[in-house]
Amino acid sequence: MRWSRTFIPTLREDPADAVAASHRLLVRGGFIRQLMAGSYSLLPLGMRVATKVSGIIRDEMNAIGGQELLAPVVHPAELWKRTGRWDDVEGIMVKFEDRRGADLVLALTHEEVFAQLASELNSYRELPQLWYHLQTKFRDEARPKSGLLRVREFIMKDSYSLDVGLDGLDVQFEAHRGAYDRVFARMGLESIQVEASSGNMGGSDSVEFVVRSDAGEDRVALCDSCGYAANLERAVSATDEVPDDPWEGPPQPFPTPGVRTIAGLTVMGRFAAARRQIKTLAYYVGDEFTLLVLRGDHDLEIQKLVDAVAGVVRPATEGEIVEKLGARPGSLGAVGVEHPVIGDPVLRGRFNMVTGANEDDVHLRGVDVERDLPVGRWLDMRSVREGEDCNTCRSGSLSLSKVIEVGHIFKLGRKYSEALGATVLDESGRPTPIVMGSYGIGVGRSMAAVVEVSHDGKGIIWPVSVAPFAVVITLLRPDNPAVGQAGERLYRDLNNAGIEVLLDDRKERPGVKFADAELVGIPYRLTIGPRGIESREAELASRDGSLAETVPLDRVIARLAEMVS
RNA sequence: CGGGCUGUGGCGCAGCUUGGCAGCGCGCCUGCUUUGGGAGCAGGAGGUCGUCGGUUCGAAUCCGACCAGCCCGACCA
Repeated sequence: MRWSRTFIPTLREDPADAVAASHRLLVRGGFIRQLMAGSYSLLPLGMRVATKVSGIIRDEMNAIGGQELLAPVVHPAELWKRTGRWDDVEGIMVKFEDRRGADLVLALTHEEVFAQLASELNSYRELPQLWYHLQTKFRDEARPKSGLLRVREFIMKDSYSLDVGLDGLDVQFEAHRGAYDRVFARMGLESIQVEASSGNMGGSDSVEFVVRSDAGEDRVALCDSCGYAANLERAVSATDEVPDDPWEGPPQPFPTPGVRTIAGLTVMGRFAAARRQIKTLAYYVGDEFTLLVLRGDHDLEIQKLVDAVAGVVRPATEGEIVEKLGARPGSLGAVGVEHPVIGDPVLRGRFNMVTGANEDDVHLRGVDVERDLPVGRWLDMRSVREGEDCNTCRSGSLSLSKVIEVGHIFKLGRKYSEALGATVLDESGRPTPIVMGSYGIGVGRSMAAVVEVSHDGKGIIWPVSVAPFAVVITLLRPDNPAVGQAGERLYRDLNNAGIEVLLDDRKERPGVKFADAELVGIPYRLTIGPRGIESREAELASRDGSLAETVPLDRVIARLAEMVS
């Protein structure tokens, strides 16, 4: 394509509202434009990159037996009511009516539709199947941010595996694991697989594919020794032993005027160190007022709780706490309460601990966890901290990283097929619900992740695999006949050789062209100007700085062909 | 959803405190000169000042409501 005829609205200055590097550079480089919060148009360059990403995904999906189709983005509410998600995902689902008053929704994802399609299968002999599409999703996120990293409308590749049994699911799950590894590697991303929460998708195993970046919103724990990797929503660490001092007799109240925090209590003395305190949090789990007890220096990882209990989880308000316990937050404890208590297992066996007395300005010491707290359920629900020992290998320590989630694979099981009647007859002639898996890759988010990990002060540095063009020909004096003719000939020959090329034929000064080429991030730049044309040479430079050489014009095509392949 | 901030030409911003002709830089158009790292000179086009209402002789400016966007947090199939 010719730059002069292509819509590439680059900006000299950074857009005011962009913070993340990918957001800033994709807007400034003329790849995307915002329409409203969390929704972007892909301009020609952005579309070319998205097409490259989609192409890699299709390639690898087809390689594991995927069949591409396309399911609608507007669904009847009925479908979502049948699986229960009409109510479960209240809030981020856009609902509306058609002219007859029928309830419709915009698809957040497509488990329902694919399960519905799968109900046409009749026999185990037709399985396994692997279906996928690249389709728009709309999620009315409360807070879209960071350009393409967190949007409301986006294109996702989602695939759905259909099997007779769990063994088949395992095979397809592992096939996806490999395909995803290859997809991200081909895009130039170093992806890491981490154990993840399945959220309200339902199902058992789930693995996230993440890329390290400070622009990311998820946090993961990584072991420096054995390779253990997990999202903080699920991560576990080895517990450090805390020796308790002996204590005889029942818990003893003591005055703590004005103390409202764990840290505030520690000044009372060694016996009240944070590790010797019991942190008591008041939550509603479903309709039940519930106390959560953790070690004083630990934090609640709420997703672990959400994953382990039924119903909605929310913190109790101060008013509810005072009504139920008779004290305000800061003096709460679970000793002798009649409410349900969930305890973090690190507290098991601990004694002579300090906790609130459910009376303002009073705490208890000498608390023996298993003797004094009516813990009805032990549940790991604490958040892993930087530097804690790995629970898997016991020799490494965990570090925490911020990451961008670019892919997620789930073993769904039979939830959707049962709800929607997607059954086949098994070998013995009995109907059995199809076992499903679902697997997603965000196209735009992957693009943004590439930019996050591959840019410099001048702009984006695309890998050839997803670059909008492999080469840009920068004509320094397009009006100079020798330069113009040489440029046109190279442009034609590169196109004929199947190398994607952008010809910068604009009547701009050299500085503008160089700066734009670097901003847009095309991997190779071929510079043709009056200086080199006399000796029939062009300059070839790579955007990443690894190459800068002079090439005779008649060698250019061959040289680029070997670079780009 | 809670807290903070911002809406003025395509982009970045000033003007608002103290009401009185709507400005600056970049970009854009025309001409001349220039041309290997974001050119110079001259001329020019382009704005319901987010929306609605109020106060006032007069509102970008003061008051109110609403809308939109950004940031922090909560949330995130």
